[in-house]
Amino acid sequence: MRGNLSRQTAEKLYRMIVAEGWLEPGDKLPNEMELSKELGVSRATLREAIQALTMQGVLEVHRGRGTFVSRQVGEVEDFGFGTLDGVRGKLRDLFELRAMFEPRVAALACARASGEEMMEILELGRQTEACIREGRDRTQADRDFHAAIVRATHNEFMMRLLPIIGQAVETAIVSGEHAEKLAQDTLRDHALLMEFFEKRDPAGAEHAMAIHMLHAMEEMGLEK
Amino acid sequence: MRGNLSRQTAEKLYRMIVAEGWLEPGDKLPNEMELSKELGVSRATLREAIQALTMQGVLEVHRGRGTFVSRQVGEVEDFGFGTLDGVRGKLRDLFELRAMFEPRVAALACARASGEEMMEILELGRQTEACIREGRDRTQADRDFHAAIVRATHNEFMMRLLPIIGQAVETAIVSGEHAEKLAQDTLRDHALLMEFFEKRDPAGAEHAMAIHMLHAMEEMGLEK
DNA sequence: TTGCAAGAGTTGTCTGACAACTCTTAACAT
DNA sequence: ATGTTAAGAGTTGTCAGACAACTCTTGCAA
Repeated sequence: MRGNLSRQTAEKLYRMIVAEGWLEPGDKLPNEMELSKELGVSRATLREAIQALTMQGVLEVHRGRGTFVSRQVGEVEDFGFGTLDGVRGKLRDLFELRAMFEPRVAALACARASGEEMMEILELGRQTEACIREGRDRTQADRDFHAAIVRATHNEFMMRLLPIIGQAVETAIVSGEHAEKLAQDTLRDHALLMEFFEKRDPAGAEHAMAIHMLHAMEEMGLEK
Repeated sequence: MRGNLSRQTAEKLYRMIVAEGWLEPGDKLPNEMELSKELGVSRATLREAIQALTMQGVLEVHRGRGTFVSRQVGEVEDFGFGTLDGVRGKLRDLFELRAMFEPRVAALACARASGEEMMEILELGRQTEACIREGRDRTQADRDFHAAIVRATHNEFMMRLLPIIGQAVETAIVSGEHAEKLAQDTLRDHALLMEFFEKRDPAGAEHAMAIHMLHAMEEMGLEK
């Protein structure tokens, strides 16, 4: 099994709640003593798992009263249709946001980048491609690539916002195994993107980035 | 003080790291024994705080090695909570963000809003118009209007962006002499927007909102 | 030089205890 | 009869100490 015991416990609890209909939204969980015995972990470990689920909005803890399944859980299920996750619902939201910003950001960057910045963008793009070809981990290179593009917009808020979205997407992706399929599309998309950047064609860059986003969403089974 | 001790500890740690320059991104924290003594809490409480910050992307924990400040801390800053200050000078950046955001949001909302949500949007739009006509302060009404639209996208992360966007709106409206002409444009733009919302025409709503954004930026002397 | 083992440093988990909070219920005063 | 208070049960919050598991370095031996 992967990860901490508290991590595993959180996932187990999550499955019990949302996948199987063990508890309905609004229901109260057994108290921590009983639940920890039932799950075969210590109370401390269970508490860490509960905290994680609380931060994900799955559970609500009220001191002196108990721990409850959040009413929001049901709503998340409606969207993503699915058994596997609230993660999928969140993933769709994230990509939707990303698909909104990245193409326009690419266009702006293409129009505003200084000579130096453009060179950096192209260089980082090449590095990312190299990583994919050689089968190395492209996470860092890809992040740097997108960060360089965002930086070239000279827009402070974009620079703050997009890394956050990117990071969230990343953690979501790591929890699945879509990375393999994505790599091939990414290679093609990047080539397209680089072409328009080299030509300094904002409209082209915008469309190329939009295609990149659509490919990513398609591969992950997310619908527009 | 508010909240759990672990909550407080998390916030205290957060402030020490991002606000004051106690540690740089990538630095290693003292081990849990020392740190818990230094902060005056038990190790269990400290661990809950650390876990919370880990899930926010502020810290990274590596078993057997230690706990480190994430390299992305600087970027994560103002997202979840935390007030956005020094906004005034960055009006262009904010509106640029908004100009990307709002039109697509309008389109999504138009396509996804439930009957109830659509009624709320239209009602709030009418209220805003009324405010303008009667010369009353329309800040709150306008904010509610846009908030209702964002809510109708059913996208959690868009809603999280709302407070940031809201500040831009507020600053823009408060900033004085533009208010007069802006009000007239807003009246026309809203009418256009409402027309397409009533028809449930996403493309129309998107363009109408885009026009609204362009007018606002133009009136405020912001260049694209 | 290379490989391996021991050790120090660190986070992960367990156990048991008590404090603090919430809600119910029963006793009490009016 | 009614409103108020106090006690008690149920629950989460915090603490302390111990040991397990993992990571990296250092020194020794082949």
